[in-house]
This record gives sequence, structure tokens and C-alpha cells, in this order.
Amino acid sequence: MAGVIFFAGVLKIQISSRFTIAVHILTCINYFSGQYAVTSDFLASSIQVNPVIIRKIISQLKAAGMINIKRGQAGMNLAKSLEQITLYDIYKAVDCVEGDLFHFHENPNPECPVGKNIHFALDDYLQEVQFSMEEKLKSFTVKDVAAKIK
Amino acid sequence: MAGVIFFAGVLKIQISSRFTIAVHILTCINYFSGQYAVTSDFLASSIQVNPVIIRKIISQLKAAGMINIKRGQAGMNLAKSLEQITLYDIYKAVDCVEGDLFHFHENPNPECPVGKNIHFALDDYLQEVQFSMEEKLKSFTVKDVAAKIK
DNA sequence: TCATGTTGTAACAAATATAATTACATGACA
DNA sequence: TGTCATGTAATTATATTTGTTACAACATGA
Repeated sequence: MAGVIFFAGVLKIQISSRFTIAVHILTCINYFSGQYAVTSDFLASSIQVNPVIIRKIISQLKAAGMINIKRGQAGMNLAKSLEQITLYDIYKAVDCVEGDLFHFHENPNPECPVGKNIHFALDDYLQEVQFSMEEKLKSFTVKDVAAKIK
Repeated sequence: MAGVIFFAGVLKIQISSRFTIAVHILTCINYFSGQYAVTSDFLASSIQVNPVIIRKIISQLKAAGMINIKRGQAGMNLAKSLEQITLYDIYKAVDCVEGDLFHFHENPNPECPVGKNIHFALDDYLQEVQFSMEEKLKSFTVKDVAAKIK
């Protein structure tokens, strides 16, 4: 991991671990299907987070059509093949970044020529940056991840 | 702004507004230099945030060698020309994303074949995604932004 | 030199988000 | 019908951002 540390204190923003947990979940379902019933408790012990966190995420993955799971019925399975699920699909499914990646200061002064136009002047560039990140996410699938585990 | 809203509630992570504020600051210094003494109070009224927030950010921009400013002395000016300052430089200067953009769940179970390898399996892809975003930030300068304001 | 104004920071408060946890209703199945 | 798993609401703990107050350090002009 690169991740140079510039200052001592202060830490900041990161995309929710829901994302990496979701990838972990899908990989586990693929890996263990047939062997074990993949339940939220089973996943919770592989991922080591609370089962309720898992259930929230699997309900999002279910809503996105990636997995099959039914209330009361133990275990879940994939609704799509791994190569059909990109990292972008998961990123959207678990809703890590709702709209804009960059947080804009809300109320620049409209009386100021800079304040009045700063949004207009920056937005296109920031959209391009976000788009570039999201396109890259589309280029990887869960199959790529699973391949590095087997 | 594009920024499609997918769900109603829940909002999440965004890169700190320190970043857009910093761009705003540099643009203002460029725009008003000569006309007015650009002080932190002046900037606070264009950006409409607390002057202390401004001072924290300008101290970061100063440390990054982008502006000249002295304690007690009213006003600041640019230490570099606008085309020498990329959005990436600012993003690093205000330290929005310290290391990894994606937050990994900390303790996957090493007893589990998936848990043991998930970090290894995902890290390279996530690094590429982050890199792709950061490279895009390098492709724009504050001059590009200022050009859309004048 | 003294008053005023600006920068530099520390300390604290308020608002918000993530993640953990408890509790319980709903449904499946033996 | 009892047990177990999913679905979800409600609460808490923790962390982070942003806002705010307070004050020290320094510059400049009267």
C-alpha cells in the first residue's frame, strides 16, 4: 500500500467499509456454496463484524439482484455469475457515494464574482475526476478478485 | 451537477470541503490581488465560512509553498503561478485523503481462506482506482478554474 | 511606544456518520 | 410446534467535520 502519511494527527474520509465487506461477502458465497450454508452468522465470522451489519449489506446486494436469499431460509447464493458483477455495481449497490464525491462548501457569497461562479467553474472538473474513478471500478469484476484467492 | 440520487435517506462520505475551499481561496487571491488586501476575513466573507477555517487551510497552502503570508501582516499572495498548481497538489496540501480512499474492514478472519486473502486480492485493484482518480486531478490546474470565472 | 488589526493555534461545542449492539417480528422447515 | 435464520427498528459508542470562542504572536501606523 502506498498511502504516504503527511501529518501526524487528523484523519479523514474514506469510502465506507460496506464496500469491501460486500466484495468479501460475494467472494465467500462463491467460495463456499455447496460446502456450507452461507448464513449471515457464517459471514460475520469470516469478516468479523456484527451479523446485523452483514444483513444490511446483503439486503442491498439482494435489491441489486446480485444474490438470492429468503427470510427464514438458511443460506444465500449468487443470482449472477461473478464476472457479471463489477466493483462499480457493488459500489452503487451499497451506496457508498450517493451523489458527488467532493463536498462543496454550501454558501459561497453571490455578491463576490468568485463566490458566484466557483461552483460553475469547478463542477465539470470534479465530475470528470469522479467519473474517472467510477469507470475504473467498472473495469474490475468480483471474478478478478476471486481468482486471486483460489 | 449530475450526481444522481439513488435512495432517499442516508448520506455518506464526501471528500472534505477543505478541498473546494482551498481552490476558492487560490482563485480569490489571483482575482483580487492588487485590488484588495486578501485577508482571511475577506476570504471568509466570499466563501461564507468561519475565518478560523480559512486560516487553517491557508496555513496548509503556505506549507505546500503555494502562497506567501506572514503573521500580523495583512493579506496574502500567490507563491506560484496558477498553471503550476494542479488540483492534485491542492488535494494533497489540504490532506483530504490521507492514505487509502477505500476503508477496509480491519479484522477479516485469518482462519478463513477468503478472510485471509481478501486484502491481498482487493488491494491492487483499489489502488488502481484511487490512482486513476488522482491522476485525473493532476490534469487540471487552478488556471483552468480561474479561466472559467473571468 | 501604544493602539489596532491580522495571523496562528489551541480548546471546546455542535452536528453528522459509521459501526456495534440489543431486541424482536417474520418466515421456513424439520 | 419448536428452532433457527432473515429483516428491521431503535439505541449507543465512536469518530470526524465544521463552527466558534479565546488568546498569543506579530506588523504597522499614529
